[in-house]
Amino acid sequence: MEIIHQIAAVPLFKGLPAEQLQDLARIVVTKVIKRGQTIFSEGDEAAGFYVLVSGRAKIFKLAPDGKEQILHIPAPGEPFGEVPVFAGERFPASAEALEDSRSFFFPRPAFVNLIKKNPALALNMMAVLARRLRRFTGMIENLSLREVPGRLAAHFLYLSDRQKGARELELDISKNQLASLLGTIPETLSRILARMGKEGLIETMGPRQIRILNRAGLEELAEGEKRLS
Amino acid sequence: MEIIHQIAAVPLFKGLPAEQLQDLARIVVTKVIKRGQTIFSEGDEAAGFYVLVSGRAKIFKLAPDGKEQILHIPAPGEPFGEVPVFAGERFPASAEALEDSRSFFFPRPAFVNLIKKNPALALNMMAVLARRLRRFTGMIENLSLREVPGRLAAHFLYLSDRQKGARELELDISKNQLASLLGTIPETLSRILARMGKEGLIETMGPRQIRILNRAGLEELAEGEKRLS
DNA sequence: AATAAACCTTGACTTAAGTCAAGGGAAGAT
DNA sequence: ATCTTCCCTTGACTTAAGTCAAGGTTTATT
Repeated sequence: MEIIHQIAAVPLFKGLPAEQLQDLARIVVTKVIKRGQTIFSEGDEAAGFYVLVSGRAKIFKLAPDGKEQILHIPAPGEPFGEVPVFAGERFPASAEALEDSRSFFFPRPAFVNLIKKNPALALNMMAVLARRLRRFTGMIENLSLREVPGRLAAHFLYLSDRQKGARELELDISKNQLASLLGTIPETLSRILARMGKEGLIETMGPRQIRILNRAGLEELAEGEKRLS
Repeated sequence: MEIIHQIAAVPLFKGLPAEQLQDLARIVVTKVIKRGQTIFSEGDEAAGFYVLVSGRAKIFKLAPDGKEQILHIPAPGEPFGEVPVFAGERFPASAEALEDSRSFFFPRPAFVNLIKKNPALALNMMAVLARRLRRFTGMIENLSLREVPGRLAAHFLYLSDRQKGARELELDISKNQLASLLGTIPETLSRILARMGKEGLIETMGPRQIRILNRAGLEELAEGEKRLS
């Protein structure tokens, strides 16, 4: 069976004995989602949770006036929509595919049973939840304590660190989506990118490519020690 | 033993057999914290996590310029500082007592062992983490998609719901702390309270008491359907 | 290839909320 | 009981970032 290898490759399921991977393979449902398609909406009853297999998706909140805040962009292999499995029954946010995607869906009751039988799985899941809390904490800090240039600088440094300190960054999402992830709007993002360019902090290479010219400057911006003039 | 009853009363430990409550009682350390005293600081290595027994505390982030964002004010019986038990080893934020307080401290290794042996405890902990994620999601939504009047209105409604729909609200924290919880500053909060008063939405009864005069109005404000003029 | 749709940028303007400053009042400390 | 500190409010001013509008560009779709 092909699926079992894909399941075994999910970090959340690392360390599970073959037998329990089989159990997972038995309960899993594969879902194919087209770009732009809604996966679930805030307030929907959740019958289970997802693991992104391939493609890209966004988890987001929508304001009545249409403004959007992206909470999370899961990488392939990452779970999403898991909160209502453990508390509250309903999704606290919405999810939509950014590209044609494939995901696993694990129905709640079967999954909870597995967790009860398997402390390693439970600890893995707690690690997932705890990491997400850490990221959300950082997001609250960004929104409340940093201005947009600082948030953007911090984001560039984060991307750079993820690509082992590379100066050439590949933006993995459109600038519209990036604005929504940083809690701002495309116009503001555009202006700040231009200012960062003028100050020699970065250079725009292509539509989704940025080169860092002055890492120390970005760090000062992110720490609030400096501001764009 | 008195302590074991206090441990049994913690929601996180609900459903645990007496024997495992004993185990918890064996590993717990009681800490007394004076008002204003730091419990832990962001970045500190975490040897375990806390449960607030009595008093009040705040979990918060501090900007270099001194601005503070409160993330969470645990009620007695609630755990805090649990993230690094499951991911990252270090506290993502700081904690300080708002009043003279007492808390339990559970050392990490012993607690993790207990979790491994006890699925009910694991599921309780996952519920704690999932609920916190839900609240943080709401906080991100507030900061990014709502203006301060909307956040304040939502907060009043939240307090009212917690006190089973009461119109007389008891603010459990100072207005300075409330401003920090809502991601604003005392001056702004003060002005908005005054405006809400002028518009007949609320009435200020005492230094920490508010009466809701127009619940529907607050709901419209919170939903962004209306704004203060 | 042509058309449509989405993406991105720049300019002019508005506005919510922050800063700075000052004063009054309540609460904790000596 | 007095003093000091913190809390809260109000006014005048500044500013970061949002809105509205328009034009150009890239990317999908027919």
